[in-house]
Amino acid sequence: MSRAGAIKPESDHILDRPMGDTDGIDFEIIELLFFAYRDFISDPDAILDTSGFGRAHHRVVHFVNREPGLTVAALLDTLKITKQSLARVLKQLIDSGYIAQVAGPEDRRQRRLFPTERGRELALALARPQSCRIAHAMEGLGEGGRAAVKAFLSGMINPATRGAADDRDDTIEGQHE
Amino acid sequence: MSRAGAIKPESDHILDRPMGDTDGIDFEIIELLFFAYRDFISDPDAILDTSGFGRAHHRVVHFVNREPGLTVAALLDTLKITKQSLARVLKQLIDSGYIAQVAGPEDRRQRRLFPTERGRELALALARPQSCRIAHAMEGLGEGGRAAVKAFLSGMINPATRGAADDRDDTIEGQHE
DNA sequence: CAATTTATGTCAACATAGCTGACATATTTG
DNA sequence: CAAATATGTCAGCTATGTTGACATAAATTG
Repeated sequence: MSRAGAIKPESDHILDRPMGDTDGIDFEIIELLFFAYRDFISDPDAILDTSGFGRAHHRVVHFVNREPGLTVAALLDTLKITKQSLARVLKQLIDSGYIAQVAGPEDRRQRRLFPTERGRELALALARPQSCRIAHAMEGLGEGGRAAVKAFLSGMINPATRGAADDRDDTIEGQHE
Repeated sequence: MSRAGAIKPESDHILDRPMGDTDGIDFEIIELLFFAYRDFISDPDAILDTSGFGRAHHRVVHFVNREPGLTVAALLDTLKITKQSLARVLKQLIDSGYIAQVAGPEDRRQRRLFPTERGRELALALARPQSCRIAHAMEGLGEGGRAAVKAFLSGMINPATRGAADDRDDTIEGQHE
């Protein structure tokens, strides 16, 4: 392949050999991650297109369902976006009856977020195809293999963030940037 | 505004129990993937912020370096975006001297894309921190574990797409749609 | 050869989802 | 009461995706 010649680069330094395992870089896994995540996301995307929502809504609905009663601040910290970005999608989800706000029991400035039944259903509907895809990808693997996958994914996460997926308490707060 | 009800949900069906392994859905891995990918992307993002480029540029530079001489059509197919989206970032990369175009040797309508030395350097600089992160995440794992991770990621990818990461020849062309 | 298809480029308009900055309001705290 | 905090909101900007329409050059086909 690659008869780069024929017409020829004349004035510029053109490289025609693929970037391989030159510097001991694992391009294979880099690409696998890219494609895996893209397809992983595509399942819920297809559903969301129907409902008029987007990925941003998906994340919000997901985490609110995973941790009902979380505060706006905690959600912002998990998603690592600004309150203005969150406001847009959150408002739509509340107006459409997927998420409800309740003033905090101790601190009434807080708006604790809860899923409605509708919101729960949406979160489940979005998670289902992803779960299927994961189950399929795990099919061949034994116990050790599955543990390896989890260990790998955990190891990919920044230490500060990792708490959110590992612990399921509300030990989320240190992060700033 | 909106004293939604100091402590209690009163009028609406509010769920306050976390969405758990209800329907046999593996929420843990779903979230691990979310966080892992976000942090995985954040390394190159930080570098790109400096250069004035974005993720879109990253992908283009990556694949052009991985497969020098690919056509615009092949790149579009790999990235699964429209030519108009690609045009924007590709133009910038060409104008800045990261990528060069060469008319196809057989079919002169084609613009085959090659990295310049500068483009190669950028691609490597972006891949390096990602590779380090992967190496770190793999640390504890043995040969079997690493194989499991690759198998898992491969299994997550849609069949049609999978060729791009598995094969490394230029068998990319059949994909249509 | 003329007509069509193909590979690519480009203009214009639009949507989503991030961002910053500034300011408002309610509530808790010192 | 004054200050800090949790949240909401207005306005505008950026990056990156989309569609639709049209232009051009080269290959293919009748």
